[in-house]
Amino acid sequence: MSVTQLPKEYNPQEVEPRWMGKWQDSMNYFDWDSKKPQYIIDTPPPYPTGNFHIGNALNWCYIDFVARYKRMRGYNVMFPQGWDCHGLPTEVKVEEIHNITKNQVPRTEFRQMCEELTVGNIEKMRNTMRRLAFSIDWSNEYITMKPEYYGKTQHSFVQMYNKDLIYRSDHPNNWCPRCETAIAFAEVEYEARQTTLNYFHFDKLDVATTRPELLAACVAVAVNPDDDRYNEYVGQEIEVPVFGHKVKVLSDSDVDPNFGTGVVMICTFGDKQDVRWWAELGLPLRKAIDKQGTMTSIAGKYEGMSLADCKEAITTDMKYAGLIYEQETLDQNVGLCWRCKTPIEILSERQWFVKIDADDIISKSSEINWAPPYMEVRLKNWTSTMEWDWCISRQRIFATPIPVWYCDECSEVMVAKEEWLPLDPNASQPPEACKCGSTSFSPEEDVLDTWMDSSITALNAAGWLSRDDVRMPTQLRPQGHDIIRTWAFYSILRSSALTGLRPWDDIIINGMVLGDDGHKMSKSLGNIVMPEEVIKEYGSDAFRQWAAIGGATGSDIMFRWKDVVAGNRFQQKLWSIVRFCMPHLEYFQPGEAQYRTIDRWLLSKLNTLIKEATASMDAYQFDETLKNIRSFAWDTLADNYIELVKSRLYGDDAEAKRAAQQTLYLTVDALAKMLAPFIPYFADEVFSQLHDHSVHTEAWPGVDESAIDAAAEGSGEQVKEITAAIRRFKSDNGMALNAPLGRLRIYGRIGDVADIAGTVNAEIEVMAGEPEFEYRVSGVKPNMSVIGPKFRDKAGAIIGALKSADAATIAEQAEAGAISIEAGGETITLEPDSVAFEREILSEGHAVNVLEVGGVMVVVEKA
RNA sequence: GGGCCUGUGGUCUAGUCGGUUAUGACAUCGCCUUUACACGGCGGGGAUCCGGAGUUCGAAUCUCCGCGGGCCCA
Repeated sequence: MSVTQLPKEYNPQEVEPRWMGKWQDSMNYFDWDSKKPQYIIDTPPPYPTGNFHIGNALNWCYIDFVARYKRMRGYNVMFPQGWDCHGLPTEVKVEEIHNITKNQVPRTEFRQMCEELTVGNIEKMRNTMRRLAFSIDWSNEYITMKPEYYGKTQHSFVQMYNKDLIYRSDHPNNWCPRCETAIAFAEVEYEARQTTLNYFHFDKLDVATTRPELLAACVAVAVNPDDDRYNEYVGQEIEVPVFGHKVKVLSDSDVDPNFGTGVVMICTFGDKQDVRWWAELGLPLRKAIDKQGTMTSIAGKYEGMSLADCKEAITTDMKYAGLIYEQETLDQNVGLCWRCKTPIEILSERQWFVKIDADDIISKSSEINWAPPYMEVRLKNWTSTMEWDWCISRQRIFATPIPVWYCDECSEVMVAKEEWLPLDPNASQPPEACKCGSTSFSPEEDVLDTWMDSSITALNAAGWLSRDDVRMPTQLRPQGHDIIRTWAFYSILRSSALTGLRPWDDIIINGMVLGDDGHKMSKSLGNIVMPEEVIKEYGSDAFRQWAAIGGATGSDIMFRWKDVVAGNRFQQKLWSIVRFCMPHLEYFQPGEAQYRTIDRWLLSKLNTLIKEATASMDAYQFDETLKNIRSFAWDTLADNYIELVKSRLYGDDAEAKRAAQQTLYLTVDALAKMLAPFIPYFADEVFSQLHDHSVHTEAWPGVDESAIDAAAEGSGEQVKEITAAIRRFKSDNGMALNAPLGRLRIYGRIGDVADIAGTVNAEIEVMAGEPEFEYRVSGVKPNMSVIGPKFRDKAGAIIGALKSADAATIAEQAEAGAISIEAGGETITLEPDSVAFEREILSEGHAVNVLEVGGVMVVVEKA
């Protein structure tokens, strides 16, 4: 290997762009014809906002750690990138940019504007992803707004329709009156607000309601069956105040007799409970509000008012008429549209729905390996509390068209045949006539919920509809815990419905990124940090170290600049190590070597590290893995091993030198490989000092079991400890660490002292027998893990007895084989291993210092 | 109101299928420019492990009750 003097400082701003320019996209391509085991990742398709934020970055770092690791482990990896394009935010943005509303331009033209904005945003985000060194397979990119993708969404619609899993029906549904569209439960946000509870006279009864504006939609009142106050009224008809229509008094155990007056008015629809009663009790439907949120004709004089205006007007009128007799403030959680924060209403309109089979979803989920495992509970809870089917129609434009027409003559529904897809029913007519013979059709103008696109990403990556050999299930779904109830839920549902299979073998969940102050990042708190800022300051490898080490997989983690700084320092430290090693490795060729104690010690620890790192990577424990690698490199290698072999590297013994060289070579080589998934730029920069090819084409290091040797580690540890004790001694005595010492005598079993001598700059004599000073036992330390289980409830008394006994006496008894003490009124016999002893060393007063290290006595004579 | 997670030196964190001396980082203090690194090395101080009760010979760890934080939901 060639050796030129390496720069003293590692400069990521120079190194990272250089390697980014060298790497080829083809290094990351999935090979459909490979014999290697497949590893397909169902990457999240982000919404193309143009900003790849730090939460995305955490998610993608995890994916990249896995993708790079699995490639090194011999898998044929697909790390595709998708873009979830459709959605309201883009529509809103386009309206803003062009200063129009979507209904002012033709559908196709509006869609065109949305596509143009999206293309630009995607390109911005791709750049950030490349700079962060994500090893994405760009040959498998997908863009949901393109016909080749939304065509698949339409196929999935038609297939599920043909399997009776999709239907169209009138059903109460969440509705945003501002956006004028249906929304699913997953799109409802809740916010604590205050409202007024109005008590009013309702014929012979008194009712309390927060929504007097829905009085026109009242279809019944209900009481609790066990509420004696109202038993006599159940079954009677009473008259609705103001509007005059008659409704029945019903009883249902869901009525809380302690809330309000204990009488509830049921409207169509004030809340989800109304929907339940309406369905269970077969009540009529009265629509008091329309799609724009204005009052309908049944509201009489209030017709045409907005909900808010109506509420105010009717409250005033009812007070004036003496109907409302009391008001109180009530805390309430209001359902809001996730997009515009308008309170949602429940309207019954004709919509498209996907059937939910909760048992099937839970059963498929149980086949999946969840990391961390407790996250599966969230899916189960959500799934088992679903009450309505999934509403998939939306009243928007920029989304996948529903491939359906309606016959103008007989109103028959014409669902597209698969061979006609992709299509937009607004732009084309069906190629066949209706059953009734008519060829005149009206298009379905509603479009599909965007989750219909993104819930088939696993199928898409696996080649569904585009290849004969569909590679389902895929191996991994990485995603945040905030979208378990949506993306994970819908994906499992759809994969099962369309293929009967689970979508993935494993799912790995990442937490949310919090700001430096521990709060969720938000504009109003001003704690947002963009990945680009961090890269500019410290480079992307340091950023990736934060992602790996910031917290356990699945837990929310704070973004902390100091973690990035620590990552940067680690790179600098390791760079210094490499800078030290390289001149010593000039002309070195790996081969046979006569290892010394400390070499075997390091190689044993290195192979243990490889073993542990492999296990923790397999368990997606990135923090654990990187922490172990860092502490090995910094503490074990740099602060101990390198200090111990310097004298050999600079010395004349060629064989001894060669052993150190080989040890360093193997260690640096393995470290570069293990760091490759985490800090790909740095790893290649280091690896290129030793080899002429990229570390990213290398295999993950294997464990050399023969090198893992407890005895070697024990004696190496002894050498390390003795050296550390001598250095501590020098430090305590104000001596420079390489200051010469006089003579060192070591008493005890120890082999190899040359490295110690070289490191501490002293001559060492290994002495036989006991040193010429005495030591005595000064204390007894009970060994709880022996005494506890054996003596159970007597353990406390035994400990007390041991502590008050004379230590020297106990030691004598231990020496003789059995310890006998009085405890709790009886004589107890203890094995010698039940105690440990503290010892005090007595010197004869010579000018010697005594260090005791792991059973070995080191006697230092001051120079 | 429910579910899941969580509370450990000043700050962040490991340890959580019980075993008495609680891990590491940052910060802090002292010493050291010793042929890779002062973005470094060596050493020190600093935590009754949120509070209370219980189980146990023994609890940061298990149970219950509080209090606080986060996420998801009704």
